[in-house]
Amino acid sequence: MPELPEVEVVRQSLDKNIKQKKVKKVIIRNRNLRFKIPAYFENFLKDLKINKIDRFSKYLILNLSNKSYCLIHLGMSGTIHMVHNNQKNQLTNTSFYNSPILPKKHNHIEIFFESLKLVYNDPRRFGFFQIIKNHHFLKKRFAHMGPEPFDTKFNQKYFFLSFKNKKKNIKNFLLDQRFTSGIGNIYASEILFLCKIDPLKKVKKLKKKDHQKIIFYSRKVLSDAIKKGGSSIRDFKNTLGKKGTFQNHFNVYQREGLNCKRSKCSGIIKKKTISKRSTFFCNTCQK
DNA sequence: AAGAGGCCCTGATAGC
DNA sequence: TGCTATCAGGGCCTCT
Repeated sequence: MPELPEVEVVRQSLDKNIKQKKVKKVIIRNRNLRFKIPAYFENFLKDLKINKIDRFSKYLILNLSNKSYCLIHLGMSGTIHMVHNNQKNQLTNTSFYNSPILPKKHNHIEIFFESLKLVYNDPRRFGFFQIIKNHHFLKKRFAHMGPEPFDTKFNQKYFFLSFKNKKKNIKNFLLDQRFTSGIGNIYASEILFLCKIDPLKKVKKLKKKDHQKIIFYSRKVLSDAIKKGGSSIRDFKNTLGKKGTFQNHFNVYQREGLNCKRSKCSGIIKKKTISKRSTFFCNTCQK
C-alpha cells in the first residue's frame, strides 16, 4: 500500500497525537511480521517517551527518549489505527480494547499511551517494527538508500551520473530505492505520465530536459498526494480510519482502456507488466 | 556488476 | 456455491 505520501500522512497524524507522550504499555498479539518482533520489544518501549516522529522514504522513525529509535515500515498492507480513550483507568477500560474502528483480524501490536492506543494491523505481514540502538546505526540502516525526490541531491547532475551507460528503463529506475527512495509503483506511473516519458525508455537515452521534468514532477506528484491525504487503493487509511483522496486524481493508474486525460491527446491508457509490476501509461503522449 | 526473477504472506476478485 | 488461479501498492536475496 504505502508509498512516501501515505507514510507522511501517518507521520503527521502520529506527530499530532503521540509526540512527547510516554509509552505506558505494549501488547504483542502476533510477533510474525517481515522480521519477527524480538522478545525484549515490549519492555524496551515501556516508559520511554516519543520525542518526535520523523520519516525517511517509506519508513517511520520514532525518536525515543533514550536516544534509540523505533523504525516502522508498513510493507504492503500495514495500517496504524488510533483509539482515543477519555475515561480514567484507561488501560483496563474495555472500550479501549473493543473499538469499532479496529479490524477484526491481523492486529499485531498495540502501544498504549495515557489517553490513546495505537494498533498496528498488517494482513500480509510485509511490514515490520525494528529497534535501532542509536544514531550511528540509524545512519547505517539507510546508507544504501538514494535521496528522496525532495532532497537537493536529487538533481540533474545526479541523474546524469546515475544514468550513464545504464541499460535499465526509467520506470524500474524510479522504483529502485538505491537510486531514489520513496517512490512506489503507483506514483512511478503517475510521474512518468506528467513527464510524457515512456516507462520503458532506457535511462541513458533521456535528455537533460527529461531529467529536469522527472525531478520536477516527482516532487509535484508526491507533494500533491500528501496534500490529498495519500491514495487509498485497496485499504490504505490514515490513523483515524479515513481514506485519502489522491486516487481520484490519478491520470493513468488503474485507468486501463480509458481516454488520456490530456486535453489535446486522443490516446488510450494501456497497462503493461514491467518487471512483474503493473505499469500504466498513455500510448500516445508518452514517448 | 547490473539486472532479472523469486519469494515472503493474506485477501479480493475473476473465471469456470 | 465453491473451487482454483491470478494479482496486489515493497523490499531483499540469489542467480546469471
